[in-house]
Amino acid sequence: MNYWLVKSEPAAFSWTEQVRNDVEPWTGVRNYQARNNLAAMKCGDLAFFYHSVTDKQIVGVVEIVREAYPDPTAQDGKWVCVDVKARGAMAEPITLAAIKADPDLQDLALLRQSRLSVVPVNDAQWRYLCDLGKWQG
DNA sequence: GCCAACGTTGGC
DNA sequence: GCCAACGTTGGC
Repeated sequence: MNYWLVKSEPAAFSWTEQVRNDVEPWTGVRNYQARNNLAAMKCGDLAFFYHSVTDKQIVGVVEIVREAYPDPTAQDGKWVCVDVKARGAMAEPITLAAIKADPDLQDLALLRQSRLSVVPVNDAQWRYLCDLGKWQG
């Protein structure tokens, strides 16, 4: 099982909407590296849900419930999306500031490739962040 | 509003 | 194939 982190601007699509809709197609990715990450996702993989721009914190966890298929919002068929299901909110959201200040998190892809909207998270990082956010899996 | 860090486009 | 110009993302 693999772990990921996906980003969304709350103004475009927020965690509140994810919870309300429960299962949601993760569309709109138009970057090849991010697309490759989407394509590598398997059913049962988990991903942190990060609010970019205005909120700048990890607010919840989603589960991949449908693997990569053509993104219906792309006309040319070159892009893919996955379906994700809400698995619960962080009891304590993890702010970007806290991540940046933590020596153990300096290798997070979120920091190293700040513009990439779908990034992998390794096992150790996943456990560490779940602990920080007091997420009850 | 600005800027850094990319990614993409197009001229050569 | 190189590189300058341009566009976008996302933090500050």
